Amino acid sequence: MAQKPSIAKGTRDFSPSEVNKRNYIMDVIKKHFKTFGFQPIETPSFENSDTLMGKYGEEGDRLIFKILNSGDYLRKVDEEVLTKKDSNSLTFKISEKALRYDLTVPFARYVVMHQNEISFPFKRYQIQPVWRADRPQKGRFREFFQCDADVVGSDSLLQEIELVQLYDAVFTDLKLEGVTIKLNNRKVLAGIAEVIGESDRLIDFTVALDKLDKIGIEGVSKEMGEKGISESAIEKASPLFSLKGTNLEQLNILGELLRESDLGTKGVEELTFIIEALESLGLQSANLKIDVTLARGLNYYTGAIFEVAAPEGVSMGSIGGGGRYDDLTGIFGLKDVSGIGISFGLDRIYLVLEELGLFPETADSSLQVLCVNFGDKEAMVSLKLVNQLRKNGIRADLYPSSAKMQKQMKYANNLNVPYVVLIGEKELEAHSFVVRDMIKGGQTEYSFNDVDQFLKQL
RNA sequence: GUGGUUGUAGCUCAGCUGGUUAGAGCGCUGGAUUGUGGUUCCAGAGGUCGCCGGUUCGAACCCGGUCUUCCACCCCA
Repeated sequence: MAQKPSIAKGTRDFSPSEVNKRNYIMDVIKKHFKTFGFQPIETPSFENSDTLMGKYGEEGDRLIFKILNSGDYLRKVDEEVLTKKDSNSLTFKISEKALRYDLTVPFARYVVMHQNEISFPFKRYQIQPVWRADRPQKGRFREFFQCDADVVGSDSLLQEIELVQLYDAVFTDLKLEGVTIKLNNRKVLAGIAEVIGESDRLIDFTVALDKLDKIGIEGVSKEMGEKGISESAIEKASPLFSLKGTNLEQLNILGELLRESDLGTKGVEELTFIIEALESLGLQSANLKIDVTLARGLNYYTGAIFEVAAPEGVSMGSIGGGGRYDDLTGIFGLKDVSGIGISFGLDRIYLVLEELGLFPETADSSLQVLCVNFGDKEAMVSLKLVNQLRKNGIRADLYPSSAKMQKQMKYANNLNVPYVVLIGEKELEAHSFVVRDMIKGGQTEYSFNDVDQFLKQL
């Protein structure tokens, strides 16, 4: 009996139009990755579990897709482990591989394994799918693409500046104007925790602080209290909750607040350097905003933290994120290699561009020229033209049968083909072809000797 | 992982307190139009009402389970 097919939760099929539009975004991102000097690598879809496990926190471990061992995987497991029914300890016995959860950890592994072939600083980009066993929501999938650019082997703050410019370049090129690049620094967060005497609860503190724009000052205070942060500490931190003014004004206030913390002061200095440099260099269309409440992201960030928010009015989580991690490769045995990277959330950028109608017409058309088929003789001549166009890199095709004109035109229309070529009896005799502009509606007749003129128009 | 929500034609959705043959718009196919798409007119095709089970004389509608969608939490691109 035939059963209705379906696809797994949080996954999607992509139709031609969607793939075209996704490629458009990817091509733009890739173009700028290259112009900024990044080189491509790829890593396997799945890694050994111990490469991934424990790198993303407890929550992350739960969201990693584990791959069952091959063969009779239960046979090797001790009776004791089986009877205890403890999933955590059993997992390691029956699963030794897992799907990649992000591109950063596999990259760190790559750097350590290939350290002798790599010239540092190493700038790499990587565009591949990642998998998370999360509950899907809008803009949140279990399989999605990340587009990462990372630099390892340089602790220069120029990298931070460059990566902000890279964000700006990509989003400007995509015509997605008005994105906000939020900037923070882990050292500032650690400094605050130090100054208020809650260094031990840095993570709890930052996770709560991160929710400020969502649950408000009261909500944040309440959550901090619940996590065991003292009232006086919350009180001390409260100026943070309502920081106002320009980026540099905010940094001044922060500098005052963190005067007694060396680490915090260092963080403020770093941010100030970055902000001043970028203000003097200028950004094309993105807004740059200091946001001390920005604490998202993985536990391994040690310096700068980035997050990109869609333009105002678009309800979408962050469309990009990143940061500096001073010792990511350390966990794989390579010490003192500083790295920094950013990621573009392809799938979310797609949804935002779609919502704002920002895809160019051409992004969704895979054919540039379609020849109408009027019959065998005409088709042969059309094919000659098609071949000539194809040799010039034009995406051209001939309708395969001499169906009704209406049907062929409709086909061209549905495929968003901008130019339809007509070679019928008349044109055959005149040794010419008629080009119909499907967007403007007009028609032009060319002699077969003037194909170049038509090519120029494309 | 917790709580909630959604599913009816290819798409967007109607469908009354459970009642006989489940509808609309768009799209699709054919025709008006044997060399012209996106506008018009006419006709037609297309549905195991997500799936499995239960209650009932009778279920798209009520109940249970399951899958999926979206939302909140958690976390995050």
